[in-house]
Amino acid sequence: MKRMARERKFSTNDLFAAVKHILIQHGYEGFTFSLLSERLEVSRGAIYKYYQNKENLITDFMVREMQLFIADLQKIEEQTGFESQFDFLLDIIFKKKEVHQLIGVAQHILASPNEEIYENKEKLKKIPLEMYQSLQGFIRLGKIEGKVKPHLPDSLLLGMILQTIAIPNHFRIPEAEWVGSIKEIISQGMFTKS
Amino acid sequence: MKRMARERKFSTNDLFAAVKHILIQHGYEGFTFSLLSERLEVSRGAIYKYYQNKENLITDFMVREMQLFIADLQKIEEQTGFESQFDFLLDIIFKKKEVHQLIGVAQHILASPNEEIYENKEKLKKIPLEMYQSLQGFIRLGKIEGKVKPHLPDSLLLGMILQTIAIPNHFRIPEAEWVGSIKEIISQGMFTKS
DNA sequence: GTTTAAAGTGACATATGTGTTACTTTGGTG
DNA sequence: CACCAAAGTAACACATATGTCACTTTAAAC
Repeated sequence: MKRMARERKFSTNDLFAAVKHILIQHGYEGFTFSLLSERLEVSRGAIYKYYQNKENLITDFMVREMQLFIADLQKIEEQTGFESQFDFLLDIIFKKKEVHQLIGVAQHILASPNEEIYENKEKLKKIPLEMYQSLQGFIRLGKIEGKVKPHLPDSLLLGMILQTIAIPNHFRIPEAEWVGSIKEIISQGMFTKS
Repeated sequence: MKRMARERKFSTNDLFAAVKHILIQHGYEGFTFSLLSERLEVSRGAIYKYYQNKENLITDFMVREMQLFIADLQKIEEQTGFESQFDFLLDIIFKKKEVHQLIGVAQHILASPNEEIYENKEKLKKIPLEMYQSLQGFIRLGKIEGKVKPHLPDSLLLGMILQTIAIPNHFRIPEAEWVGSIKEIISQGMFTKS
């Protein structure tokens, strides 16, 4: 029989939650194992038992996090009709605001010339395409139902919707009014009907 | 009479151009005096003759760069009529793509608790407001001419337009079609007329 | 209670960045 | 051509991050 070891002081979930917190607070370049071990309340060395370097840890985290987000996005298919899918998408984007920052981290990793994490970089590269594919049904439905202008590129329609999360709300307009106005501009534009 | 000194190896413009390049390539946390001196082909020490630390250098650069951008934006007033101002604004945003990244750097600085650069931080804080003000005439004109929906918040209208620069063009759609489609969505929306 | 192996620690060598300072270079002035 | 002040250099002390390793702790298995 195998002998069990002592209890772990942090679970994999604890680890990834801490990684997420530090990436959002300090960004990719500000991420250190010191900050991470401090947050997990363990010694720095303990983390090396699981990950040999920060590149592998961060890219593993990013791949996992993005896949979780894509899984959330795919629930859009449970919504019937284009308009309720549209509302669902906007709501989920604003519920998961932090994802936008993490996408910035991912772009940073892809821009770095690190060869050690070639495999994870390849996985990260595929994420935008996967996001695009998981929402392609939504756009196609809109075009089939005759609700979305057919000549606009799918990737721009999706990019435009996803990017709205990053618009800074300097004047603290209430979330409901803010999201409502965004939905109106995206769907009907900011110009009056001519 | 004052005695002149030896020739400088780099001008202030050279310095700021190098700062810009490194900030865009490496971000705020990745910015180092080593990288900077390497790019300027001088020793690290030489830079300390002009700036005692990187925070002051970067915030000085940011303030200057943002003011230059705002000066460009204000040329919008030379355009007559809301629609030509709208076209002018979109064109200038896409011509100055790098400004978007620099705004990210500015937000990073404002989030840091550094007290040494209090004065520059105050100046940076005012930038979004100044940008808002320099374009308020444009939005007001659109509403007066009856071309822009009056119930939409000015800050959202501007934020939405400025944010379009960050939409990733993964499928390399030609710039002209891309910008044209963005203008259409912003003005008329992505839905067909009902 | 002894054994065992995974979990965790703390110190070390190494690397990189910072800010300072004594020194050298340069080129116009007198 | 000697002076001298600004420009630039290179080395130093210091700080922080990295990755490794011998060592200690822990708790289940026996």
